[in-house]
Amino acid sequence: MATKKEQISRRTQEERRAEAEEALIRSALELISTNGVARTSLAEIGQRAGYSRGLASHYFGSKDSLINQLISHARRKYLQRIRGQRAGTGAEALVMGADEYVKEHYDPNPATPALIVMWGATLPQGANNTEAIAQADESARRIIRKTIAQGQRDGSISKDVDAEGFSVAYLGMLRGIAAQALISPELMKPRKIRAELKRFIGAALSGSAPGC
Amino acid sequence: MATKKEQISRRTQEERRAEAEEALIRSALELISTNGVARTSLAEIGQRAGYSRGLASHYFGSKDSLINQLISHARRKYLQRIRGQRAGTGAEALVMGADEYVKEHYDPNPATPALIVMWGATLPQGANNTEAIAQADESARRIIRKTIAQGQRDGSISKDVDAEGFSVAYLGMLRGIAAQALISPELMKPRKIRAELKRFIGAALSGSAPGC
Amino acid sequence: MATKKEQISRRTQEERRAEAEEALIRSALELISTNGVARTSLAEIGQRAGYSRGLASHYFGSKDSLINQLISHARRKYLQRIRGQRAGTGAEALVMGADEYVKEHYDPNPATPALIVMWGATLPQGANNTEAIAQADESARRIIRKTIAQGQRDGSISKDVDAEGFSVAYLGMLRGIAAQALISPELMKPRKIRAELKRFIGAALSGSAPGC
Amino acid sequence: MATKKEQISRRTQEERRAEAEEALIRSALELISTNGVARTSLAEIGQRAGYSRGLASHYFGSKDSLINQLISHARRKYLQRIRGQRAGTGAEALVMGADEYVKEHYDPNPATPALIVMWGATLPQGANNTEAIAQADESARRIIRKTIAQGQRDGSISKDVDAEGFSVAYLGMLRGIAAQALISPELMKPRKIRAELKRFIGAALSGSAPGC
DNA sequence: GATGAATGAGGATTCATTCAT
DNA sequence: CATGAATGAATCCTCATTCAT
Repeated sequence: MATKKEQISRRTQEERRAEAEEALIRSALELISTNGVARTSLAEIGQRAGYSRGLASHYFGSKDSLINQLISHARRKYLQRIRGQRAGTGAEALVMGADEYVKEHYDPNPATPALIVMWGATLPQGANNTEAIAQADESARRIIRKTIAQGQRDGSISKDVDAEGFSVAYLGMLRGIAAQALISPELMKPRKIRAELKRFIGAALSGSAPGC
Repeated sequence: MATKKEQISRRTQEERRAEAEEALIRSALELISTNGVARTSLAEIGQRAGYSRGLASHYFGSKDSLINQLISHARRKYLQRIRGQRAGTGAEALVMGADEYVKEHYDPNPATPALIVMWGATLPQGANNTEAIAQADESARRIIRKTIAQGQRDGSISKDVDAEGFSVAYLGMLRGIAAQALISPELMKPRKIRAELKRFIGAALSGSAPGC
Repeated sequence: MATKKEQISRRTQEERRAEAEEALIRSALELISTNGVARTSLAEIGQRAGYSRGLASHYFGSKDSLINQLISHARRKYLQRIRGQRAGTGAEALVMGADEYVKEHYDPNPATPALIVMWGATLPQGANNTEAIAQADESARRIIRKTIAQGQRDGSISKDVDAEGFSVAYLGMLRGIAAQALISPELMKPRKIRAELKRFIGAALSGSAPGC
Repeated sequence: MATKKEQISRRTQEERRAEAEEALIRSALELISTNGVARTSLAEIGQRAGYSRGLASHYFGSKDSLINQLISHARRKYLQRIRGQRAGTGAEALVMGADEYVKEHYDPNPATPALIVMWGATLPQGANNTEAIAQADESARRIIRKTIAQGQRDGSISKDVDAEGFSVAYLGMLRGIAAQALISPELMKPRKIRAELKRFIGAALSGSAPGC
């Protein structure tokens, strides 16, 4: 049985560690979103976080491992957010979800652009973190497919919609819009994009158009 | 004025140069699509092309400059292809264009994935080749906007469509689908995706859905 | 003056310390014999022993100091063994000693190979632990010289043998055989080697050959 | 067909390269023999050779590869020397060979001690260059075995000698003596050692002692 | 006493770039 | 024109060591 002192001390050590880890992750996300994965050095991450050059290596073992953790971290945060939102019909969920997604990219939160940047860095076949990103993508598509099934049950989504194909197109669209927002922020007018995006998705969900 | 002999000789030199340059570009695209921009070295490009380690440097001056030329090169090829296709109504052009785009990503041609990879590497704000990619994107969006205008004139596209927002969503979707195809090729079923994509875009172009 | 209770407690502390130290030494010897001195980290030693990363540092002060202690430890163990064996004539002692030495290198005991490994790491002039190894070597040679003197007194060893030269050759042979057993264990056939080694040393001790 | 100019130029380039490579190898051997493998950095090798920090990496690809080349280099040089000496009976060859070997370790040539140092660094099971050293050792033992067979044919070596066991003992002895010379140069008196070594080997080769 | 958090030096490796041939 | 020799900056990674708890 640990004495109180030991408990406190251990607690504090753990806290210190958690604090440092959080600072490192935050710093990594910021640097990655501005400089990219390849140009972000572990040393820089440590120093921007207010620690030493070696700490990020020491904690995460390797740069690859750090990136993987950042991806998981971002996915976890994303799922948390999603869960809070679930409301209304399937169609509403998808339309509003897209809207929220785009809206976020005008936030000061560095996690969102950083995820897109890591996603972009993972495109080459031989990339190191393909696995983690592939899982994150598939997990997102799975949620989309489920929401479509739900919408088709509640009547808000047309039976013409193919869940599998749609999930790829929908996810692709969100990522692709976010990417353009990173590349040419000055050209991306949030209002117009968000309005058109909602119309776009709404139309696609309500059935094979030419028929009506 | 050069003598005929000199002209011939010069011509042959120019041809050789063009040949070598093409080989280098091809080799660069292949390497980039498998290894990514950061992990592709100029020396490797030269050697894979069957030339010396120094040639890529010699011709392109710097790595940044090479990447920029690759982007321009890809854009030029893309425009050539587009121009050949333009036929039918505006709506048809957009639907078929998307279909073609996706189809290409199942080709053995390395230029297509390489462009996506370079695009992915350019997402961070401080990336080197943002300018070239931004121009390529904007140029693509301009074509999309024009096609929408045409379609709205010829009646194949609803007036509800906002050309500016649509161009971002549409281009984003194509890029995002291509990216997913790079990340998880085994999950991307071309038939389903292409069919749903056509439906998706068709629906979006034919008007604000809920109304009908 | 400590109370009885304190004494017991202190005793237990001391025992614990000794236990931990032994575990650390054992773990260090194992790691060194497989990974070498340079690639064995203090943290790994602690963790393999079932303790913390910092304990080896804490107990031994520095890596150099640990290595020195390991060398002394091995030497002490070796001397203990030697003392138990001393029996028969000087010649017998040397022949049997060599045989025992070689035999040990087929044991599962990690201390024997670890000593050879540390010895190998100490060969460069500027090595850290030259002093400790040099003392161990010289101490071994001293014993050999004494045994020769004894053998020359008891008549089992020829007067032609030069104790100083012989001690170097004999010790070198043992170390060199052990080293080969580490490098190519599959090629070292213990029976042949031990038989020939006994013959070899026996012949050398019994006098300047060509004369007889 | 190359022009004369090209030939000259290419020649000179090759010469430059060979010169640099030789300087690097020389510098590496010197540094390794004084500081050991682990403490010799590629940067230091390059700079001591009068070149840049990066050159050794650039040429040899990796430290492991450099060490392997140094071992091969040393083995090649050794074989050259051996071939020049072969003369006399088998027994003479072995006695004189040992003498030469020991004598060399009092030379200013850094290759000899460096090989012993690399050999020592290779003793741990998981060492990187075990393969190269194992081959060098086995190649040396093969020569020894052949010489014994020759000596047994020409009558200079007793039939009692077991070639396999002897080759291990003999090579071990040479390496072990050389190692002691590195560890305690001040204690190694060349004359005594060489004289005793010759007697030692001579006795061992002339037959199982006690019989005579 | 024991743990493990944090540091920072040291070194291997990669590679764009420059330059002599 | 083309080659490849040589440079040196950049960065990952390992680890002994120090120190707070």
